Amino acid sequence: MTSAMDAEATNQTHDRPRGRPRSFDPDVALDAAVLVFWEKGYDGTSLTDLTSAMGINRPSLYATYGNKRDLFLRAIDRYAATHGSRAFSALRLEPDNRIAVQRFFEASIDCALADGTPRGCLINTVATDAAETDTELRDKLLRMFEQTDAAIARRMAANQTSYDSSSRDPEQLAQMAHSVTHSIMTRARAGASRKDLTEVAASFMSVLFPV
Amino acid sequence: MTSAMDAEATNQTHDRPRGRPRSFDPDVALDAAVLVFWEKGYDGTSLTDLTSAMGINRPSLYATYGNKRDLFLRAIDRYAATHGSRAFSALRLEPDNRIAVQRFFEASIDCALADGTPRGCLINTVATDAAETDTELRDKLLRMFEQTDAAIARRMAANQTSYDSSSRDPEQLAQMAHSVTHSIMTRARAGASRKDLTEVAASFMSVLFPV
DNA sequence: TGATTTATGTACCGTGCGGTATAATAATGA
DNA sequence: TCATTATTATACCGCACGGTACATAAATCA
Repeated sequence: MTSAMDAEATNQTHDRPRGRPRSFDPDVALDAAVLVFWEKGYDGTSLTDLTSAMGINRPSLYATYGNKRDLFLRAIDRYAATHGSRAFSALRLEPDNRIAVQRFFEASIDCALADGTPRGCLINTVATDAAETDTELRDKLLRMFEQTDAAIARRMAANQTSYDSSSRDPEQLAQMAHSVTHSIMTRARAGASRKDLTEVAASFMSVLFPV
Repeated sequence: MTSAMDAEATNQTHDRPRGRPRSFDPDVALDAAVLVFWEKGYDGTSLTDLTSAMGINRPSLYATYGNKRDLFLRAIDRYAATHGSRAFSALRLEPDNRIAVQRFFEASIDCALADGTPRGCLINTVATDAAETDTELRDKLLRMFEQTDAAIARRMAANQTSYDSSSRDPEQLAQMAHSVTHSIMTRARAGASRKDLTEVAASFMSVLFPV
């Protein structure tokens, strides 16, 4: 209820927000919006779906996030920073490339099938579907995909010493690892079991990192 | 205009349809519906979008196909039998597994980026997205995915003589080839270029069929 | 021909859509 | 205290949604 305006309150003048304080946390409400879009898709989500899940009313939504599409774009970034980032930290934590990719796949499967969240991926499944009729969204997604390819590649290159140097180059390897998660997300959304997805990941592990 | 009721007209009694003949070809109209759903997604498509693209009015649509969802399910099957089948015939025509998979990838890329059709795939992109809120659709898609895995596996197994027997088993290989197309469809929908997709396919060719 | 059958075109149904005007509320600054 | 600022809640806007009633049109059967 009381917003975070206490803090290191000294005798600074003119530093606190002027009007009535916001009664909700924009990031918490955004997390709720993420879940709604993730489940119902962009067009399948109504403003009433959003406001009731976020616990706010329409004028607050519009004042805080803009319109429905703006909120969707913000939800995509929020998703990437929360659910999506877990797979990457799995990558970052493992020094060996083979194990790192294995963990990356496992984290992707966990994200695609986690209890309490919809199947699949807000970015690879929902936003990508909506991208056909929204050029800016498509450009945004293409940039995100390229960044993902590049981020994995950087990680692969950094540990090239410890990984089989007779193998693929880092960019190719990264693009393939990323691609495997596209199938994981697609299959998960279509109802595939954890066993199915683990099998897919294992198959690719065996060809990407042959013994 | 005149429906196909001429044919081998002998003096059979009571064989021609009774009422006013339908003024459109249900499969041709269905092809138009496929394109609309493919572009706009299930929830993004309105009945007005459909009827104007199909060149019919609403009562005709409902009488012929049922409701919007029924039409969508029919559009999925129609898509599989038309656009989707091309990739499989590429598979079927090539005796060598390596070349067959290469052609399968090429045909998938062609389908994902064909002029005059939306990007990506009605099944892997659009229907899969909508599957989260429609259990029957999800089951249908899971069955289709399993059938695709199995169909490719059969094809791989049939030519096992001519393909490197030291390699993966047919089921694994099929599941992986299918998975690669998931990424092709996802990336295509997100705006990836033909060069990008060809690169992805080539990378996987090199690990699925190492020299 | 006239009765029957099916498809077509139009016009409409109630509902929910995305988005907003307005007034009340709760904070600040002086 | 009182003007100012920003957020809240309510109630509403025009419009498009998915779906259908109904009368007309075009075929067959007898």
